[in-house]
Amino acid sequence: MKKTSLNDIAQQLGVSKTLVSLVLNGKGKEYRISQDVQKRVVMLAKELNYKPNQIAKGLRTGKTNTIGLIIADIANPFFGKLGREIEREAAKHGYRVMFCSSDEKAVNATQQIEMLQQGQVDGFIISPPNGSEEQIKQLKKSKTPFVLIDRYFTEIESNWVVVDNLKASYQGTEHLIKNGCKRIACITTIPGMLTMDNRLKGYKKALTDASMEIDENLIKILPFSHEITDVMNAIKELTSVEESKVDAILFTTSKVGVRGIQCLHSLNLKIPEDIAVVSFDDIDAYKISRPTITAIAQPLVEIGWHSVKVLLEEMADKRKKKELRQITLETKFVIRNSSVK
Amino acid sequence: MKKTSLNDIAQQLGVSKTLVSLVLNGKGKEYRISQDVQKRVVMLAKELNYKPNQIAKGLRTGKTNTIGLIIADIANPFFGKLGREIEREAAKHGYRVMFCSSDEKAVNATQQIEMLQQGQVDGFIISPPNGSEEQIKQLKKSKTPFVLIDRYFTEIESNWVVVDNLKASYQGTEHLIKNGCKRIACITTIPGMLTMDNRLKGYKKALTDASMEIDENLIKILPFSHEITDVMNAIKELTSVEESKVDAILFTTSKVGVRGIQCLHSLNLKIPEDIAVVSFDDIDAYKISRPTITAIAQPLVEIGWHSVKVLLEEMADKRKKKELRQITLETKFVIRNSSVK
DNA sequence: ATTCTTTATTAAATCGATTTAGCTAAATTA
DNA sequence: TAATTTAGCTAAATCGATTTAATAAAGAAT
Repeated sequence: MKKTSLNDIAQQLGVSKTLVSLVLNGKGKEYRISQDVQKRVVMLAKELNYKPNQIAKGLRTGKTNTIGLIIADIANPFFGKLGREIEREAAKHGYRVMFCSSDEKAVNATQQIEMLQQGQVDGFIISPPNGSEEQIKQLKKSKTPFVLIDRYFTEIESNWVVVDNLKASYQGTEHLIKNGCKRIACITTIPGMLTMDNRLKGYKKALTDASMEIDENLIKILPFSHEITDVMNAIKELTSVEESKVDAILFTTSKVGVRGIQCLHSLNLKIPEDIAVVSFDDIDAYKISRPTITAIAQPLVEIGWHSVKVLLEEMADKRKKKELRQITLETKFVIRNSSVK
Repeated sequence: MKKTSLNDIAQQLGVSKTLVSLVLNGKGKEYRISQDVQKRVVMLAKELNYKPNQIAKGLRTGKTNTIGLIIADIANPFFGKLGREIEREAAKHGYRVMFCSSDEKAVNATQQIEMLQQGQVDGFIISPPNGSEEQIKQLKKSKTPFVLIDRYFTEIESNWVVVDNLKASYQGTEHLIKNGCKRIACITTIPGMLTMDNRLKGYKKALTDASMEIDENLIKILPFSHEITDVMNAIKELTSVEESKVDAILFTTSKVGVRGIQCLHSLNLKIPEDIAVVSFDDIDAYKISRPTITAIAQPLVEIGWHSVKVLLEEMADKRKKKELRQITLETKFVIRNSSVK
């Protein structure tokens, strides 16, 4: 069973494919195709189960109705849930999503963007890894519509949708301070990335505002692709000296958070009695964990919604110049048992 | 900056685009294009940063180097991790992945498959929802390469990659029995789906083999799109009558598992003292939960690897008839604290 | 009777690649 | 010298749609 093409319908009816195309695209009236012929075209199309070839259509019109989504890792629940929201929102407007996991490596993201840029997608939603600045600049130069999410580059003017990481982190740290924690550590990752830098800044600012000293020994910055042993070492360092033991940890991602909590458990450190815990990203695990984990929840639905909306606007009319769309959303602080002594 | 096309290169060098195409596709020698001309073509292509338009290529060759992935929900950690493995494996062979979440609704899956089938993908990896039999049959008839994962339809001969659900479930139940549980409940979902049916069968078989009675009151089957209140109601029913209280629950998905454990916590039922727990799918949450949760881990890497491999074979040479590839993988039973009284 | 409109339709160009079939000039062989 | 081979390259068809410009036939206006 070969697929039905426009030509098949045209030949069987003895009309031109122009006519068939016009009718099936709802331009019958506009082009004054007779009712009779229109009816016959529509009926035969249905009978032969005709579906226009999207590739051919894409080549001619330059539109693919597909969005390229470049994220760190679709298996990471943050990006998984976000991906789902983007997919849902895109589908509402007739768009499909092609996703690529960059593993936070610029070389991967660059290759993926270049690949998809060759006619495969109409625009991008990108969570750009460190070092991908050049590729983003190139996207801009080539006038490909795109939105950055989760982070952006200060030196590049572009659309973006992010959350107020500094404030979120500040809230979490402030909460720990108010609950009597004196030596609060911060375990973070991906050094140099704006998002993480801001989370660290928020942590520091909260300490400073509470007239507490910032002890660089309490800040552990792990590489993106860290193993659980790296987290374990960090925690051991933070808890080795009895008189200077930390009494709280702020984890800046759920990935370090989950691993950190596993380590705390295996070191027999009680949460929150020995060490209070606050973590970014409100994942399922934090809800069923005992104790439940206090979390900084990101508004995934809103991030998805806004990023698709901005991208659609950007793609809508390529000619006219648009103002930049830079959206900062608020996180939600969910207090649970891990942080209340 | 417009994109460079084959024609641009051809015109600038004063040669035909045939020549340019041949050279850039490595057929220079075969067609005896002179070394000098070849060199000039390659150099100009690099200089103009030429990248072939994939849409045009796809139209001509009928190949898109894209795989369509239809799953229930990319935000579900099982499918998220699986998706990642599929993406990774596909990328190794030069394929990209387009994903669609069906929400276990046949109408969605059908629409998504039909959409992508119009030239957008070369083949499918599908986790088919109940009721999508007709669409799968249609795929077969149209000779579109595909593999089913996680489940399949017994009445349709097709390639598939699944796990031995009956055995996995049997193991989990047997383990609970050996640990002294007398009244073991099973909370499951998606009635009528092969995967879930087999998990239920394994549970029943383990009970029967241990000469224990199968009490239908201990089996709760929730719809796919259940809320936490549904799980709560099920658990309340299972624990309401004091003298017939259950002492263990087998959850057949991590989605019900996570919610079930939340309910147990909020009902102040101790795990495992009051109720022992075993759940399918070894998610992060089960590792950091206190107590840690005994889980039936699915071999995600292997499922991903096999499904891509089978699909690639299927796509390789459409003409020759291939034997069916039906692969059943083993799960891994991870014993933790939630099931050991 | 001639020109202008309107109706109903189509031929052909186009998107950007791949691929088949063929062509010219030089070199080699008979 | 004529016939054949080889080297080096190209014209044109093709994939399946969309879209521009054109056209034939019929009716209306002058």
